[in-house]
Amino acid sequence: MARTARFDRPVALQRAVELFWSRGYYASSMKHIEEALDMRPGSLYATFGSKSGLFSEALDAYAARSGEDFRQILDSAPSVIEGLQRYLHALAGCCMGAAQAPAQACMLIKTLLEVNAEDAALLAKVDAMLAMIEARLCEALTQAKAAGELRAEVDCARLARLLQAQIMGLRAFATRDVPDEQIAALADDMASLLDGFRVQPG
Amino acid sequence: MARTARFDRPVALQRAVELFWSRGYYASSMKHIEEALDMRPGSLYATFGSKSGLFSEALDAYAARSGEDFRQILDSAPSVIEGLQRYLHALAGCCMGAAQAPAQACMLIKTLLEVNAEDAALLAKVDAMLAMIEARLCEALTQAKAAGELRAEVDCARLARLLQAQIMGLRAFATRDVPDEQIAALADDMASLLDGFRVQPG
DNA sequence: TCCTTATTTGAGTGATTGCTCAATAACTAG
DNA sequence: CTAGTTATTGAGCAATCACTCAAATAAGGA
Repeated sequence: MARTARFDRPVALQRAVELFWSRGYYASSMKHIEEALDMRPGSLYATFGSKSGLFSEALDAYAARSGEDFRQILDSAPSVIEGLQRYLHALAGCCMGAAQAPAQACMLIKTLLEVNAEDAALLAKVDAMLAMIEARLCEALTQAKAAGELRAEVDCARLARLLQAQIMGLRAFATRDVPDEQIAALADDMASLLDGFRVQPG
Repeated sequence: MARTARFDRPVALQRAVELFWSRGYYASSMKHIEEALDMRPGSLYATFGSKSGLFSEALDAYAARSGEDFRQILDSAPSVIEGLQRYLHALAGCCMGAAQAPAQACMLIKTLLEVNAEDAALLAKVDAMLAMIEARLCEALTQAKAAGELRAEVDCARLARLLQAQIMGLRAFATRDVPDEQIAALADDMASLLDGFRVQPG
């Protein structure tokens, strides 16, 4: 009936994620975006509406990907707590050496710290996503507790927030110019912190 | 002999800190800066050279202030470890409710996550400052160990990095739209983590 | 009071910002 | 092959970006 689109939406969004994740929101100009997605302004605006619209969709794509990774690591671990510990190590692995990821820090955190109140919609979106992650962590911990991995007096919601702060801290720290071993050791230490809440001490 | 400057340099820098800390580097335009410092472009460029030059000096001012706060809390505490714990609580206090500070997250971390490689000089400066803070934490912990507060097998340099990551995580988490009690509880949990390295268990 | 010298001013620089839209190109149904 | 429909293009929009500089201004010494 009509001309077919030249670009593939998921691919374009993946490229947008890479660009925004590495350069941040404000420092990514439409010229950068045109080049990264290989699309001209007309197509870009017809497809995504605006720069912030594209960024919003990129956030969705990022969150979907990250959520899958998280679930996969957790599902393939022998226990929930060990799964969470492996996740910390996996994050450290991504932050190290031959940086395959566009940036060390989580794209959500970068956005949370960068974007200011003028772009309230983006901030609200990031906030909701982080709340979702916190909820998922809490759910995993509750499951661990039900399985007898965690001590009875542990406050799962509170521990979930401590855990999320660990993740934020790990990835922010990894942004520094620091040897790989130190990042690995840091992830190790954070994973060990979880042991303190386990039923079996040591 | 000649006309005297109308503005006070430290005051101007303090205002620059507030602006950059709240809006970040890229989203602070020269127009914002003119208004915040009540200076016109000519004076600004004659005094600070460039936007990045001003930002660099603002970083210095911020670091000096933060360093003083840290030292003061540590010096007035009955022990080093308790001083560090009080510092965590103090940070949480700054991040809560009637936000007196321009932002929750540390200005150094915001800069580290925001600025990209094109402004390498700024990144290098932030990195050096964070390394300095890490060294100061390590020094404090070493002192604590010498005073018999920490167990003999504790690796102070490593614990310093864990502690710095805690601070980063706490302040990044506090940037979320979250109840004050949760931030206070998070700081509490992080302070308690330090107890695990003490000589006296519990 | 006048001159010297440093500071402040603000209009204006070219480049870049996010974004628009008429013209063009590519696809399919008939 | 043609007509109809949708996607792509890229020149160009007003606004803003970081920044410059000649002219106006203000202070102290003579």
